[in-house]
Amino acid sequence: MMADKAPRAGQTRRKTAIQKNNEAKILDAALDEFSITGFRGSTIDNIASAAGMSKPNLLYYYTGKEHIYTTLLDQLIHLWTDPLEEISAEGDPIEELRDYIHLKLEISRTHPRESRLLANEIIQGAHFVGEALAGYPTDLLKAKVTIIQQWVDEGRIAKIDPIHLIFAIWSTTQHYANFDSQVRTILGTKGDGHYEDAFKTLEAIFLDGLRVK
Amino acid sequence: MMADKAPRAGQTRRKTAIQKNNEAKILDAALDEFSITGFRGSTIDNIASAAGMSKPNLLYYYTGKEHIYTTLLDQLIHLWTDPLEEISAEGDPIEELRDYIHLKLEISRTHPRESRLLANEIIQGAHFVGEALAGYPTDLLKAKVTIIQQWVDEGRIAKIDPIHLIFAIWSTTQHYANFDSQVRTILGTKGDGHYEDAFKTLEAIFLDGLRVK
Amino acid sequence: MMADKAPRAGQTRRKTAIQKNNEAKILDAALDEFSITGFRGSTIDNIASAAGMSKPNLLYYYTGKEHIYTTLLDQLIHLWTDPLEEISAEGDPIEELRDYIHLKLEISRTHPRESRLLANEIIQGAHFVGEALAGYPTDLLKAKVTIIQQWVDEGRIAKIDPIHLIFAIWSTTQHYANFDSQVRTILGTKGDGHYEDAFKTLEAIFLDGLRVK
Amino acid sequence: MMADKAPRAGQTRRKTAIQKNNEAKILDAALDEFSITGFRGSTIDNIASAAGMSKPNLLYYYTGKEHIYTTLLDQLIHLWTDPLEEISAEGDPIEELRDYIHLKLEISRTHPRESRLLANEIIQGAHFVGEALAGYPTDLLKAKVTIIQQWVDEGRIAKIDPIHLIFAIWSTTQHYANFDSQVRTILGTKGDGHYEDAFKTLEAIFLDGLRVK
DNA sequence: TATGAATGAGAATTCATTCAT
DNA sequence: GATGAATGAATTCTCATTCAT
Repeated sequence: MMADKAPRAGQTRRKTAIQKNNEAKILDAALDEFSITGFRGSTIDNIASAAGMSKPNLLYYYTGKEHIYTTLLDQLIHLWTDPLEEISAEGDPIEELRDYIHLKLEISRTHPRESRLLANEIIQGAHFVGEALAGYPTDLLKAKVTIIQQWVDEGRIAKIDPIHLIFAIWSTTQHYANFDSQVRTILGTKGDGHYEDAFKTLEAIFLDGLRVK
Repeated sequence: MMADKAPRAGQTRRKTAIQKNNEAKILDAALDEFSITGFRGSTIDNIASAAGMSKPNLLYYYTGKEHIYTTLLDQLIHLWTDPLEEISAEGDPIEELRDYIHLKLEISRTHPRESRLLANEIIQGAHFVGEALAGYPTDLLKAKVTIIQQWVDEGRIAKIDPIHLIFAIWSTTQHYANFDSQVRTILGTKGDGHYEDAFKTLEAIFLDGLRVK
Repeated sequence: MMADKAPRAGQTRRKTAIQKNNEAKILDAALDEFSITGFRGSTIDNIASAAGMSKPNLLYYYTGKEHIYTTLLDQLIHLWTDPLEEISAEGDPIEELRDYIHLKLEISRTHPRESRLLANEIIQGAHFVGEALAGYPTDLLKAKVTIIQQWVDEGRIAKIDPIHLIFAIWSTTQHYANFDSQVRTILGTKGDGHYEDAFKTLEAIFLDGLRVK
Repeated sequence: MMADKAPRAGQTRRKTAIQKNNEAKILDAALDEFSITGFRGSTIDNIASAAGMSKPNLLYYYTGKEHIYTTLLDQLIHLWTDPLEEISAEGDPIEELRDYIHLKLEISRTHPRESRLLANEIIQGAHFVGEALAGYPTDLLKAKVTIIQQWVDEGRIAKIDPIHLIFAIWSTTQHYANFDSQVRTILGTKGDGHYEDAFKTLEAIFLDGLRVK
């Protein structure tokens, strides 16, 4: 009668190959589902069958719907923070910001589902992601805002509010992932070739603006 | 001699005061609900009680959840098209675009719920809004793209791709409505005073860019 | 503050022309509905709109769904008893029975909805029609059974069980009304021309049987 | 690796004993219910509790009310076609038809619920049974009509219209199942002893008619 | 590990009926 | 007489989760 606790994802016990594989399949299927239909609109049934396993088996790995969801959100944060970390006070401000825009756009191109998942979560009030964003990400953001503000103060970039600049970069780059369906409808495109045009335009706008000198 | 069918909102029959009032209350409550939890995550129960009436009474005015939702979406489109219509080929390009940014940002400030509703809908694949966006809005967008392209060709604004410029304006301005909860958390603000800072920064970026000349 | 009781159909107060007309329209619409979908499957809504009036107005004339239904059933019984009454002990047995078959078949042809209504009611256990059939109709049936038994005893018709003969006549003649949809599908017919063939065959069978003498 | 979809009755996957048992219990309870109250008048609630299981568990086996109903109808058709198949061109016409009457009456005695279910369905317009009756049963009926017509043409049975003869056999034999409640009220009987009297009378009528030679 | 079986708590919608005018 | 408005009580079906094996 040994207590035979389930290996619940996230626990420290060493995982077998099957466990790792199944957890990955579940997260992948869940990302598909959650990123499109949101938390409330998604069903464990769909996720389980998309992951190719039974519902009880899925619940053997994750305690419930919320567990899967928050696991995804946790794994997501670094997609948000990684590009931000790249902004260096030592570099050339314009180069740094251009690179940041490019990195963010690349994330949108390569990880659209994650971006949509987060967008869904935040639009709906950020009930689950709240604490995950509270610690390090917030500190990181503050640090980078300070750097940008420094650049502004030193006259190395135009006089803008750093946080609103960051909002602008976030929104413009994530737009291509979040509103993918609309973008594709308007552009009539299928692949991701439009990301190059997008970057050229964003680069032009952010660096030099619309006004002709 | 008329049959006693429910007055089903949207029908041509003249509406009584009670009808108008109740339909308005329902739509308002539904906007609250849908804009936060999305279509699937919202319940008629919540909407009805928020509107201060019983569920069956709500269904006396609208045939079902979808009816309320699509009614809201239909009434929404003009918030999206109205500012676009203002862009005039005759005006000064820079003025026109600055005004457009300002108008869009004002819409976000005054109608955040509507913006979020649409964002939710589009992120989730635009299943209901599809046809509503198909006709006039698409034609309107094409017309404005043509105008902007003309400005580019005439060298009156920088060489950018008009459609990606419009995407950038949409995303940056709607960001303040769609991701309101995140914006407020980061800014630590309650009212809508931050919209002014937002506009200044967006104006600076879009018109002159970050690079110092 | 005079008690202004509704004129509830069936009450003795003299009826106005409007009352009579509306009650007739209601019963006609209800017969359409009940005879096809049965009591439980029918809705007051459908009946009201088929009768061209509002639901509350319909309920002004009849206290409820059951009231309409039982009113119809009550008015129906005579379609069942009238032909039976025609069977006369004085007549020629064969003539009497042929006439009865013919009369019953005519009722099916001219009143198919009523026949179906009753069939529905009896198949479903005759919960409402029970008492209506208890008194006079039962006595009448017994009387006619006695007459037929007399004919059998006198050797004027073949040795059959009168009640089963009557069942046979009922079932064969009502079949054309009750299972109208199936009959028409099989015969591929639209009008009521097939009733003549039906009568010829029934006459042949009931009077002389299949065996060739 | 298989998804955990419900075993939905009718699918090809091999069934467990529990499945078979539960599906049988459901169908039996549903037959009780549907045969008396018809499709619209029956509730899943009643069927589930009569089958001794919860509503969701019932819906684990059948996708919905209609699924149960059509499953019953499908399983029913053979009760209708089997006796018809027995009619053989090679046999003695009178014997064949007497046997057919007897078989049909036996079906009514042993399967009254099935007969009533079909009657209910056809009276109400045969919305679900339509296609089930379209193929083989129709062809079978035509074949038998041809055989009977041949007998008529050869002078081996009386000159009757075969299809109306079949209608007469159907209606008289099914009457005892369909209108069971009325039959029992009139006869004041409980068991099924009256089926013997019924057969004697039907045999007498169909074979030799009422007229005394 | 994995799945078949089961269920309580919802959620959308329908419907007979009542109320107020 | 007639109708607009309102609702409680079903009724069908969904879904996260649990149980047993």
